[in-house]
Amino acid sequence: MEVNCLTLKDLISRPPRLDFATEDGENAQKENIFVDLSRMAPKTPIKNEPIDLSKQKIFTPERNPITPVKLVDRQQVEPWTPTANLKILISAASPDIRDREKKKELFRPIENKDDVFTDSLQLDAVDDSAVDEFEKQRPSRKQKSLGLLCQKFLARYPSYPLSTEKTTISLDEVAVSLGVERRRIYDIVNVLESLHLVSRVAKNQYSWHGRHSLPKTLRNLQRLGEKQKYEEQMAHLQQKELNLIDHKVGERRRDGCPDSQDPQLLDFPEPDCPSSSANSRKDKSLKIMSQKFVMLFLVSKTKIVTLDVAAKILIEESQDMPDHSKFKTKVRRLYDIANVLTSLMLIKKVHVTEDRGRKPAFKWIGPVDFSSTDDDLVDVSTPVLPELKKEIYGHVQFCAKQKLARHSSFNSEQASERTQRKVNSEPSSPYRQKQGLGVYSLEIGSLAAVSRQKMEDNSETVAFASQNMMPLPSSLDPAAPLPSPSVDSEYRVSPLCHQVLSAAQTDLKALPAQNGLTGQGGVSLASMALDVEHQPQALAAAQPLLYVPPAPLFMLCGGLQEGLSPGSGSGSGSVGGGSKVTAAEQPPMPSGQKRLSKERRLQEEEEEPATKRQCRDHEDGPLSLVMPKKPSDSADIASPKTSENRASAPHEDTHMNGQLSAAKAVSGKATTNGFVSSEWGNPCSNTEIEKPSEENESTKGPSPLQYLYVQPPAVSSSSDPQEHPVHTPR
DNA sequence: CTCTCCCGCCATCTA
DNA sequence: TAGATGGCGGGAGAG
Repeated sequence: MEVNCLTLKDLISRPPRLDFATEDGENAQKENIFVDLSRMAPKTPIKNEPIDLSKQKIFTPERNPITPVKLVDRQQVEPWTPTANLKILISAASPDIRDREKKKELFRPIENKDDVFTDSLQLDAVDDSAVDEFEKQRPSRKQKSLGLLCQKFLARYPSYPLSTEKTTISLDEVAVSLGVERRRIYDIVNVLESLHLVSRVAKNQYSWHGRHSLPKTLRNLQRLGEKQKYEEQMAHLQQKELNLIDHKVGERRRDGCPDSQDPQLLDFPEPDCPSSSANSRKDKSLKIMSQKFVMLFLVSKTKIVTLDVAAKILIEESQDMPDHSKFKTKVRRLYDIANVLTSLMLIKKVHVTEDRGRKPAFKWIGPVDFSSTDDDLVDVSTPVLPELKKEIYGHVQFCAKQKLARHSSFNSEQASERTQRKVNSEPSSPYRQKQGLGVYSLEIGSLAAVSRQKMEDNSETVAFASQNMMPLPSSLDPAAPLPSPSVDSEYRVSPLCHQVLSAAQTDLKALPAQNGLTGQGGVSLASMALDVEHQPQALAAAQPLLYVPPAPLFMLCGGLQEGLSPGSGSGSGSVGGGSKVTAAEQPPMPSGQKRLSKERRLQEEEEEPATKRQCRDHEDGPLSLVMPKKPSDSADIASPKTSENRASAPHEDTHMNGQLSAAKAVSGKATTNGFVSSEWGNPCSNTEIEKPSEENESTKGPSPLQYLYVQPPAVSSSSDPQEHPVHTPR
């Protein structure tokens, strides 16, 4: 929680510039505070200059819209005062300064820790000197992490910007404001671009689209992934590893796994086409890797993808993997991508225990099924991945076998992209429009965004849920149960549970969100699609919390799964694919509903907020799917989810409440649950964020307070009413 | 030790 | 050619 708050603050601070714009008393105050800190630093004290600089950087938003400055420039960024500039320059020179800045940065959800923020904040407020020391002391790596950086980045922009407003992102500005090298921004932007959250408009300029089209994009990626048969590939790889490696492979995986799987499918991609030969850099592009990586999740039944498997698949060589170095490099890149995706709350880190031990993996916590409606909706038209589509449609199958990569395909894509780029860059850049205003708006938006984000993050999830909605169910269902049978003990429980829970929650959330929230904002998109399917569930869920109507769930699940894994039924997909579902899971699976119901029941029972929170934590814990050990997990799991809901509820409440408050107030638990559910995605973030709070747990009370902090954002949100949970419809 | 992943060199592309 | 992009992997922090 704290973290969130802080982050929010930080974010807010960024927008400080907003000040001018926003003056909302509330916001202003918060902002001011933050701002003060940030600004203060720069402005005031010379000595601390470096620090100041850092601070400034951090806070400073994109002031400089325009030109792209080089790294050096960035530091300069925001000169609140002339002196500040000098300071900045100086700071630029010294790394120490940077570090300081970094401290200020937010933590990434996963690893984050609040302390830092608080500390930093305090420090700032207090003394520069002191701060300096502290800061210098710890510019821990975490603070510099790409994930954190990405969060900051995202905080600057509204998740669901109004269609009208166009936000232009100046790489230089961002780099400066965030106090990082431009190179880092590229990493973030490339991943965001792969999901179409941003697009390159011109040199050094990107335009922010937000998550409006995310469902479509994901849908498309899912399709592509299916076509590529990534699932099979994953299964295959896993098997291989297992076999090769030895270990029990047989045992666990066997169930599902089919070596046999689909022979066809299986092929490895490997060498795919050397065609790739040509591959230019782009083939290796982070964007493509990112898309493929996402595809793996979307295709995976378990929604869990281990890094090594992903790396192997991404490398074409799945088979051999001879190049160890290559593999290592790929993994590094995947970490980069994963950090960004984590910041987007689309995945979260977990550990999968395998024979040999635990392996780092990531679990998809984003929307899952956009399938249903989307198809039509989304369709090809989607801007996002034209290339991929091409591939898919085009060679897909071949490629599929070849797998992955097929750069060639990508190449085509890339080409297109480039073209676009050129086009965009050149003349068009209409996007810029706004610099002046744009900036302004951005900031405001950013504030709102920020506040909302953090909160939202939680809430956002909700939003997601609402918009994307469908995914949830799919995830749930599919999850595990149905398709895959068995597998890792590790995964088993937790993942499934999570999924299920999440799904359930999601549904719930969606409904509530839609109902209450939607009304507000008009989440429209998601809601539209979702509504149809989900609402019922959601409704049911929300009300009865206790149990969900089975039918829907199953329906969803089945559908989803199918959607996800086409051939799953047959061995091909099923193989176990990437995921092995645990036996435990399976069992439940069939009765996914049951779980849900149980969970809900549990929730009801538990309802205590604290519990909820804890549960969330647990979730995180669960993240570490790893532990096979716990038998209790199942129970835990259930609780966690519930807890999530709960936990989320509080947060959201605060957030939402502002907006939604009425509804929530009324419904009390139900509302919370609903919200919670909405958050489904949040859990991760929430959990992470919350962890600290959770620890406090009793914090419930407190935590809310923290959230209160958030409210400022909320306030801002008020300014941006849409955003929050509701999210603007676009 | 392993896992993560920051950092920034430098190749490549673009204008 | 300068500047923009971004691949890549050394190496170090964190656990």
